[in-house]
Amino acid sequence: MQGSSHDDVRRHNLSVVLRLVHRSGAASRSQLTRVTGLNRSTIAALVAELVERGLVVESEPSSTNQVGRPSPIVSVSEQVVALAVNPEIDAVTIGIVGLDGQVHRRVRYPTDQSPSVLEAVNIAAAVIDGMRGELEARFKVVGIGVAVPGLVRAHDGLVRHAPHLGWIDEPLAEMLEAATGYPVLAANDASLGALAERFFGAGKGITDLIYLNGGASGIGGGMIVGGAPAGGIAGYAGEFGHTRVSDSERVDSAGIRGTLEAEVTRRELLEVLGLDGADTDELEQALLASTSPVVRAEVNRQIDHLAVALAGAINILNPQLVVLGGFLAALLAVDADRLRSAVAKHSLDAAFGTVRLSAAELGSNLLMIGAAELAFEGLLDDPAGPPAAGAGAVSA
Amino acid sequence: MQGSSHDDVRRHNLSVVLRLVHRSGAASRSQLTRVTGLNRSTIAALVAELVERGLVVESEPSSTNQVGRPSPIVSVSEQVVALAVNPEIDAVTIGIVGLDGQVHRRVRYPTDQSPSVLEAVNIAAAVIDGMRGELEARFKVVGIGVAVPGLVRAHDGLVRHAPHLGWIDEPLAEMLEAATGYPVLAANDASLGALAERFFGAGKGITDLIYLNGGASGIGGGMIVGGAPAGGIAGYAGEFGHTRVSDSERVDSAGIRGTLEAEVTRRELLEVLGLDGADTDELEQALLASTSPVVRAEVNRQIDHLAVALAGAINILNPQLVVLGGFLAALLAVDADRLRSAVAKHSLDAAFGTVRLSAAELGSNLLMIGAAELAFEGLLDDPAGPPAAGAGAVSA
DNA sequence: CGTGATACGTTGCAGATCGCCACAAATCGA
DNA sequence: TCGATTTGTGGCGATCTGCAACGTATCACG
Repeated sequence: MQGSSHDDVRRHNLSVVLRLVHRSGAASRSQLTRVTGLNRSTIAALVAELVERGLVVESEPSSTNQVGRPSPIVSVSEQVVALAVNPEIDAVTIGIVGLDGQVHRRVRYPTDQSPSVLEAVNIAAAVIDGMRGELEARFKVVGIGVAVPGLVRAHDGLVRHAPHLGWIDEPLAEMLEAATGYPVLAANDASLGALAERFFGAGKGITDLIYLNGGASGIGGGMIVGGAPAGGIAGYAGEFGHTRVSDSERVDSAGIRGTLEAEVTRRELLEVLGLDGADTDELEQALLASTSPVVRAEVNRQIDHLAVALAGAINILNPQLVVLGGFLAALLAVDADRLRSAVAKHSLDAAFGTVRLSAAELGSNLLMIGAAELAFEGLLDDPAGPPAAGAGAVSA
Repeated sequence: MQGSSHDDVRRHNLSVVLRLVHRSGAASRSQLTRVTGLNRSTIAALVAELVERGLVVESEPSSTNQVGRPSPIVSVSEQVVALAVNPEIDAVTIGIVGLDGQVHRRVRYPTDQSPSVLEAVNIAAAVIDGMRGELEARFKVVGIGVAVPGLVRAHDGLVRHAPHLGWIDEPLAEMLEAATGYPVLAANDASLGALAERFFGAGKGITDLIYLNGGASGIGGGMIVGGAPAGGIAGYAGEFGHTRVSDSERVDSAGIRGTLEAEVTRRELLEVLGLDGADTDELEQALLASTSPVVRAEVNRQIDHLAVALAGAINILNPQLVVLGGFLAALLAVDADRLRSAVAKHSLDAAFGTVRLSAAELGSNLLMIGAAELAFEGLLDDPAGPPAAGAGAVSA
């Protein structure tokens, strides 16, 4: 319940303009006036301040075949970047992501075994140190966003529980902040995936969506509710994988019986295909190519269970879009009709009638973009706030 | 993506102040300055404008044993009211609800059979016409809020499907608006229940909560996500009753198998108790008094199924609070421990650890308050907007 | 009962931001 | 080349909030 004053207006308007060019890409000043409803002169002043701060760039109007004086194009500065970090079972991935959503660089550092928190932090810090020259010369770094495959407490980046990494109550954000000097934010990987798909992938402009990702280690998810990422009271929201879908005795990674994650697994798909290891694309190709009735039966079984979980979430959340990533997208690709009709069977007509199912679009850059988005959030909220300093700026 | 200007600042600040006295009750001007962070002089001006518009009243400072000049108490005007309408299977209830959340009057108009839309509208309009003298003399009416037991399309108040009333695609809001001359908004009853409990009941000040209500005709629900009521893309969100909780063949009112609403019913509780009809309080008393093992077994069965649905919702939404209303509150009262431990078994530790289960507090006024809240929303968003006119003001 | 301390209301003024308006500039089409 | 159209630019006015100084009501203490 905060009152607002003039500086808040300015802050808000700067934020709106920067968000627009961040999310919708380059736009002319006249487009900005139309979308924001602000006055031409106001937009001019706002853009000038953003240019001043090095956040956006104005460039020559492109030749649109329109009458009237051409309007300069406003686009995001290529210098402003965030660092993205994603620890996994077998690697730590670090990326440099521009404010325009472009992934400038991505380094995957493989590990022999699942890294401890300290190892993950050290790897990330070392890779970032290696990039430091480039970062300081070419970029302004806003901060670091970390996508963690587990439950992360929102406000301080404490990893409550990352089962597949074996992390429990680890102060990841704090450690990485101390090791690099950059401000660090962390969140659940699937929640960030939802964010990324929402702004840069299948869910552009959509205010209510559910994202479910199927990975080697289980099923996670995230949601956008009413235009805002829904994290719940502590940032643990989106755990669709532990939704009950059957009365069976199968147990998931959290020890809960009959859940989506217990019934719908990547491992079992690989087994019936006789594959040992395969990335998501290969898995999808193999599933599409297979004519084996055994494979088909397993796919059907998993689709039917997935449908129950999706229908439940659709009934509760009434989303506009359900985005499926990882091997769940493969299931959709193999038999979208079966999935759709199974979802229809378990959901209310009205809610089902307003929803679309679709596959994720961002592929391997998904988590880099999502994690960077997390780091950009502060800047987007208050472009005139603490300057997006050069490397090594923020104190511990 | 709207820009804001100075009138927006004023609007916002008026809105903040009015919301504060609406939700937290009377407050001194000095309290308002502290909570809003605004300047003393600004609060003085804002309150003066709200007084001018007849929305709030300033009264003599109460004798708080504090040094310093006493600060006038700002409270909501008793004249500002909304009308609440709630059509049910066997009655239409109409109420006058003050901006302070107080229910000034409630009229329950019983019907022989489930009313058609036209009947419900006529009854409501007739009752309101009956009150007209009083309304015009004593009150300023903001509008009408309708709590509908079914799916309601948010933006125009079209009742998509109210199964128990047998309504399909009925333009309820439009009809009632034409019949009464007041602006009408409609929404799902359980969603409004969530809203009411959040502001005036068990969920005061909580930003993430789930509300489930068990009624004679089924189970509905609503949620507050990140501080805002979550309606989904079309206002159909919150249908927890159709969550799958078992593989059984039982079918719910929407024809879906094995759902919460199919397994957990008020009717079956009454049956094992040997009761014919009973209101919620009587049902709870009878359950608490009963020592029959048959009753106990049925209660346990329902609790266990309820727990599955709650756990699923908790995993997905990570709420701070789950509020149970109607006969679900009775189940909680009979064996809270069993429900809690069953929920724990099906949910993630981290999400379960942050959630509380509690019974609804508002009882029979719940839907009146919720529906009124819906009608107040426009005024709270923009206190300086179109005047909360006396009766008969707003054109059709 | 009077005095000082404290907290708050009140008033006038300054600062900041946005909208409006008039004019200039750039483009298209004839 | 000229008019129509669209947009940038710069000055002006309106509005709202914050600030500071002063007035006022209460409490505590002697």
